[in-house]
This record gives sequence, C-alpha cells and structure tokens, in this order.
Amino acid sequence: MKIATWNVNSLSVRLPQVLDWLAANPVDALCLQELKLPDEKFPLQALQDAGYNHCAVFGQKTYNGVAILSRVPLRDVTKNINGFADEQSRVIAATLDTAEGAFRLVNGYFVNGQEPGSEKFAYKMQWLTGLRHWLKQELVSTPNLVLVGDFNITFDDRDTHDPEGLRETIHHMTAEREHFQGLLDLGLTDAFRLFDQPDKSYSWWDYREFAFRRNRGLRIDHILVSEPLKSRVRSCVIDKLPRKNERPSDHVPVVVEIG
DNA sequence: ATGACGGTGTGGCACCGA
Repeated sequence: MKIATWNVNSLSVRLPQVLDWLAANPVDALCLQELKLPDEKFPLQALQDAGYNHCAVFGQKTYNGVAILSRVPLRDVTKNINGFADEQSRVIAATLDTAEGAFRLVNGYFVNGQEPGSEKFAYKMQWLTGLRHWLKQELVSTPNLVLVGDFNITFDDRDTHDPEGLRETIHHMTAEREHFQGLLDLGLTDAFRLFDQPDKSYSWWDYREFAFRRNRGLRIDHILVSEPLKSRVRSCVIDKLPRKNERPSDHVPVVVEIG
C-alpha cells in the first residue's frame, strides 16, 4: 500500500499537476493540504475519472482545506480534532480498508505560527496540544495509524538548510520540536528516517531567491507511522520532480510504502 | 532592515504562507 501527502497550495491551480502526478504515481491514497477552495468547488469528477473514487473533503474558502483521495473505500471520516474547536479546516481522517488490513489515516495541515510570541504561534501550540491528546485516543481504537501532512515543523538540524541561522525561528523553535517529540512519544515513528536518505533532503522551498535551485529548503512535510506499522514500512521518499513544473506548489509529495 | 514569489479576494492593493 502506498500513501502520499502533498501540500498543493491551491487545488484549483494545481489540479492538472495532481492528475499528472497520480498518473505517474498511482498511489492508493493521496492526502492533500491547502486546497484553498470550498467543498462545492472540489474537482470530484476529474479525480474519480483518474481512479480515485473515494474522496473525503474538508474544504475552506481562500485558506486551508484538506482532502483524502483514495482508490479504496473510506469509512468513519472525521473532520478536525475531536475536543479542539477550530474555525479552520485543517484535519481530515478516515479508515481505509485495504488488502493489507484496515488503517486509520490522519491528514493534517498544521498551523504555520508565523512568528514566535504571536497569537498565531499560541494557536499553533494549542492546536498541537489538542492534536496529541486526540491522537492518543485514536491510537487506542485504531492501532494501525498513519499521520501525514504539512507539519510546519523541522524535527532536527538535518531538516533545514540553515540550522544555525534559523535557530529558534519559526519552524525551528524548541517548543515546536517538543510537540513533534510528543507525537513520537505516542509511539509514532518518522517513516522517512527509517531509511538512509540523501543529505539535505527537503520537502519545501521558498518561491523566492531561487531557493529550489540553491536547495535552500526545509523538510516540514512528514509521514509518521504507529508502532504496529513500523516494521512494515518498505520505503519513504520525497519526490522533488513536481517542484520543477511550471507554476509548481512550493511543497512536493512525500510517499510511503507499507507492506 | 527590507523584500524577494505566488495564491486569494478585493479593488487599484492587503493578507497570508513558511
């Protein structure tokens, strides 16, 4: 089973690239973030025509919005974090019934936080606390769990092109990384780090200053798997190719294969 | 210190992202 995550930064703009990518990478499920469109504008027909007959959508106008596109049936779809009231559409979860068994798939567009000390940063901290408490419960009822998405957090110095210059700035705060560690403490594992990876592997590059060409990026898009799945992860890779497209998203897909 | 790029929604720009 292959699962991918991709922050597309507007599904309206990126739909042709998503369809191209799925044609070349026919994953079982693709989790999208930053749809930037309301449910009624979700391109359901085009995705069904591509073989993704099971879509769970939690859209929002202008900002946020997440979806799970799947070839296999989805059930028990939930939106946002149980127990954490949120105006913004940031989380969608579903259970996938696959040949390899049932998996709970949680897709999150984590809060950016803008600047340490800001109200948005406080919201990020509260959101992360709510997420952890909710996931702790989810893991009890569905031990086979995969958490994917745009975390907006680098976990360690390997995940940033400038660990010294960016120390204790947004996406690099100790407080953010403690929340990431809190997710690992639930028994989740960073699937990407289960394998030897190229140095300077990133999933996001700023649009400005030729950041992609210079590989000045961050690894902030992650796939975490629960303890029972850890030994079943066959591969986890970042696909940089879509960043070379015309009008690319600033993020690229991350793909995990679970046997 | 600032802005750089790109998307959205509005309206001749502001706001947001990371």
